[in-house]
Amino acid sequence: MIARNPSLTDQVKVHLKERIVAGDFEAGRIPSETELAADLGVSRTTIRDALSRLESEGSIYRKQGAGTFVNEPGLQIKSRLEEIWSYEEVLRDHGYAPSVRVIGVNEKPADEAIANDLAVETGSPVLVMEKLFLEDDDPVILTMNRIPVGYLDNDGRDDAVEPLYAFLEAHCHRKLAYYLSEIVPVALDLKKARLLGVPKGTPAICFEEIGFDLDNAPVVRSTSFFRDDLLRFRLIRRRAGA
Amino acid sequence: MIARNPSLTDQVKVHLKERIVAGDFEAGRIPSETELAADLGVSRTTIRDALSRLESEGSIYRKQGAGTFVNEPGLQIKSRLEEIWSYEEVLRDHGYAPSVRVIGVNEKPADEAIANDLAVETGSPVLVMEKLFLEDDDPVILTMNRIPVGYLDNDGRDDAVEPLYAFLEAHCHRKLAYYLSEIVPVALDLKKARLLGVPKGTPAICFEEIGFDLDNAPVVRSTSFFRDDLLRFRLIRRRAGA
DNA sequence: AAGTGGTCTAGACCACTAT
DNA sequence: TAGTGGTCTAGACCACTTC
Repeated sequence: MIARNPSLTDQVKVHLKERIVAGDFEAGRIPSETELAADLGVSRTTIRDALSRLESEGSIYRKQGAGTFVNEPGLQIKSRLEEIWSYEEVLRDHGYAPSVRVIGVNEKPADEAIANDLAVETGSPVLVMEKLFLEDDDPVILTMNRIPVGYLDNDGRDDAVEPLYAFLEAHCHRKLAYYLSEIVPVALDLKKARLLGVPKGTPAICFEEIGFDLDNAPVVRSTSFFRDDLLRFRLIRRRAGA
Repeated sequence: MIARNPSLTDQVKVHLKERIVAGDFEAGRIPSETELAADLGVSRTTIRDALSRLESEGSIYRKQGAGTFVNEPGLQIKSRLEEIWSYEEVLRDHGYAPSVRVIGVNEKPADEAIANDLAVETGSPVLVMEKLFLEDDDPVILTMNRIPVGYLDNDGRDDAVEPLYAFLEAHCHRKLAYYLSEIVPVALDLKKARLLGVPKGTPAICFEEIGFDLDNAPVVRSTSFFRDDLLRFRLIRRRAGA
């Protein structure tokens, strides 16, 4: 427990998470912060930072004056909505062997709404990549990513199979920082229903989102559809602070 | 800037949020942490805690070595999915004048799924409260809350109009700590569509959730439906840590 | 009364960005 | 190179739960 990077806090967090999952703590009671600090040879602050992250993930909960405890219901959440990054990972977390099929890669002029979201001129060319994520042979997720052609510094559209964040780093030299997402209920139209292998009109969740880079500039406009019977999203909702 | 409770961190957070919203910071640049600490007469740690919360809310973003900046797109999010607590507040945040109509209050035996979620015996009595939230005269949210009758220490079912967390504190002496929520796409059936004032079969988001108290015990099982055309949920998705 | 988590301080050093 | 945010320490005091 000496090397930095990953940070001490990260190491402590991973270490504690492993012990929690392994059931090391009797009756779900986690040792006091002072005790953990002494045991692991780090400051109480470092322990607290690690515990705070585990708490916000739902792995533990704390009661002032009483102690820190394992949160069984929270432990069962696999794909936390706020933390989804790569759909391959989501499917892998669900125990599936994921694969990706590229449906199409096209260049199109941006309509007004898309241009506005991406902060480019209406009508300027946008690369549209449609992909389907499958578990074994069942389609689960259908996504459409739109990237302004002007952001591409080389023509790597053959690399559409790559995860989006990797594609953006490789061909736009921009790192995705976060998505601003809207959750929309839809009835799948014929084309999308066929691609996802369900009857036309099946209810589905749709994410309409904008991806921003580290400089807070929009880089990608995504639309995604999900097979509710195969993949369901969960999250923890807490009381808002101040 | 002396009194405790609300905590110094909370006060700093609120203070900074006000200045951000008011546009006090030129070109979206927020003063350095050291500077803020000196100006407000608190330690840098306190400033950092406040900034961290504003960052997770999406109000600001930080770049190591560069500075801290206002996050315009994040500022526009009104109802952040992870922070929803009372639906009245959600509607008020959207600029509506909310009202509540109690559709029905009944006692029913718990079916197996509900009993399991609430950790009670199958068939034990559950109080079911159905409510409709309206903005002006338009229905927006339909909810159904199920509470084990055994948790009620007095018969206050006439108070169903109260927000759920207030009802639980008043009649069960339990404080809601968090919800574990599942997001489900549905097509509204005739009854629900009528209550929400939309055509039968309209796609809608449904929350299936369990509310837990401070001791991490389940206290309420809720199901909610939303008018997508009137209320749309947003959230920020970030890269998961470790 | 003892022990726990919650808040806050003051200060050190590092990693990174700007110029 | 100067200035920024990122990490970590050691220690103090408070609020709360438990016995």
